[in-house]
Amino acid sequence: MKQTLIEKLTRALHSLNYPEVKVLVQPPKNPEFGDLSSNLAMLLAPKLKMPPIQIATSIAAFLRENDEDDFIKAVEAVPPGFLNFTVNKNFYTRHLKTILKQARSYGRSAIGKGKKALVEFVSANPTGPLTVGHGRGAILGDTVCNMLKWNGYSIQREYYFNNAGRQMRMLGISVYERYRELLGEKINFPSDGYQGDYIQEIAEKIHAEYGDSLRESPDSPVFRKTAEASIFSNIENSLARLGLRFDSFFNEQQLYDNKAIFDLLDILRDKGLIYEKEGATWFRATAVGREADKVLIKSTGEPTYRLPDMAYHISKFERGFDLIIDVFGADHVDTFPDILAVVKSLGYPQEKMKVLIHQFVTILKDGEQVKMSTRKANFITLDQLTDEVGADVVRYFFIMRGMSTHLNFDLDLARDQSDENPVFYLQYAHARVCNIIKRAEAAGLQVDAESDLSLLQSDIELKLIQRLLEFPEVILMLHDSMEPQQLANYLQTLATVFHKFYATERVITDQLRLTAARLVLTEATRIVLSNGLEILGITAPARM
RNA sequence: GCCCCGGUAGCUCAGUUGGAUAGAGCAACGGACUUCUAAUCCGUAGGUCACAGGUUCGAAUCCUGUCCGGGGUACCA
Repeated sequence: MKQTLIEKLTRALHSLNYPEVKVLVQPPKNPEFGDLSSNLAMLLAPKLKMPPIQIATSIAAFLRENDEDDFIKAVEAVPPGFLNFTVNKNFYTRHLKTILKQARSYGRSAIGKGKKALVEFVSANPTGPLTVGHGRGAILGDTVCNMLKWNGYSIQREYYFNNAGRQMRMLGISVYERYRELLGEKINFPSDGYQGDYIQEIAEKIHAEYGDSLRESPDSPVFRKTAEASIFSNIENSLARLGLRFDSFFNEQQLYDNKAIFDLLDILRDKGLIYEKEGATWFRATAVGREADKVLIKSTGEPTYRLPDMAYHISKFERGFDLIIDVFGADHVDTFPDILAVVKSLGYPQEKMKVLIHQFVTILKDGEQVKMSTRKANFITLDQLTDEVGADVVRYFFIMRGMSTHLNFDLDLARDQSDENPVFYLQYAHARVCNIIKRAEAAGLQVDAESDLSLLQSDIELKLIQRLLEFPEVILMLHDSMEPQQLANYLQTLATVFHKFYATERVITDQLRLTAARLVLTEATRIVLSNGLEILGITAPARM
């Protein structure tokens, strides 16, 4: 609908010999101003050196005379220079049919057709259960994948992790100490060891299997390996409960094995971006616009996380993706500019890479903020959250806020007020819709796309249709913004309009033709709600 | 110190990329079930869009500065 008008306006500009500008069309907030509105006369004014109202008037006149398909019912030029359009009602009803025809694919765009996207998210090392912080990244990443899929992309979901290095050594030691404790020995638990109960459980498992045979073997790989396997399966399970499944797990180790990190060092050295200082190997980040140089290899000979991280991102480019997306939390904001700098200086098309950063989740429990740390284990796990409020609510809460705002998650509120929860509002709208259709079918009425839709004339009906027709535009918008919460907001307003429609008009009446038309409208609503919920990864119940 | 994110109704947050009279939900108050599901709907009340300048036809939105909150600034990840 919007697109139709944009095309018309563009043609008008051309015919009137006006310069090209970005034509923007929006539904005005105030219904008095019609269905759609454009500000382009005001954008043209400085270029043409003419008063905007005069330009608007001539565009309006042109459109009145050149509207072959009778799309525009009325067009007005209003000071200071807005163009307000009223769209012919039969245009709405005509398009309602296409929703039924396209059904489950209604809303899809082809903008990413034939393109491959790699989305990296979660990427938590297997040192403990996923926290709510990981959860936000997980749901955000997964939803972004769905959004891209609806825009035609083929998607690869990737989880990057490191099961070597200091963190994992500490994990092994922590398990070993708990194991010795089980053997009745006095232990000196490391101050920076992992203190969660899950360490205890892993130690018990090892004790059950190995008895006391590992008493004097602090370096036995059993501790670390058992912990890693146990924690990783726990992580995968937490993710699966929320409907997440990854296509690939990329282990940092392979960048050592295939020498990728050393190759990268050579290339950077050739470019003069590497130097040695105080026994360490440094990246000359200041030469590519960064504030400070960074250590890539410590004086101990061990690489920092930065080096494999860089090599990893180069592998993403080498694997031939058209779009590369990283999702991570605000605590990692400082890592990606270095990566971008490297990617850029090696000549890779950095514009293919997008970084989505989400701010922290703060959990309020019993009115108090829970400060979270994996090591100290005073966190709320993602599993606990899922237990308390369910997968749908978890998913919805994590994407209903913009990723750049700090998310306040009041546990007690989420639990106590679950009846007032916005996700139920959405799902309830869907269930209502389904129930109406079920009722109709029970009465022998089928949804028929060829019904006389011109009978849909009331304000609320037209408003509902208008909303439904916006859905494809929303999908496209998501492609540009990558903000899932825009979809959540759209679905909320759609649900509101439907609930209002439900409260004002009856669908099933003894007027057969009107009933048929309203059934089409109802079915179209079901389609859009169901498609939208699918993108959000939330179930669309037929009854509640 | 420097960098990133935020500051909008009592609370949690939207605000379609600069548009016309700033919007929801919760909390408060008052209405609507003999109806296709009241997990809903209708109404009342609630605002110096942190503050001060600037840009222009027009600013919550853009630029500068200040204040407040969070994060980062490691030879941790």
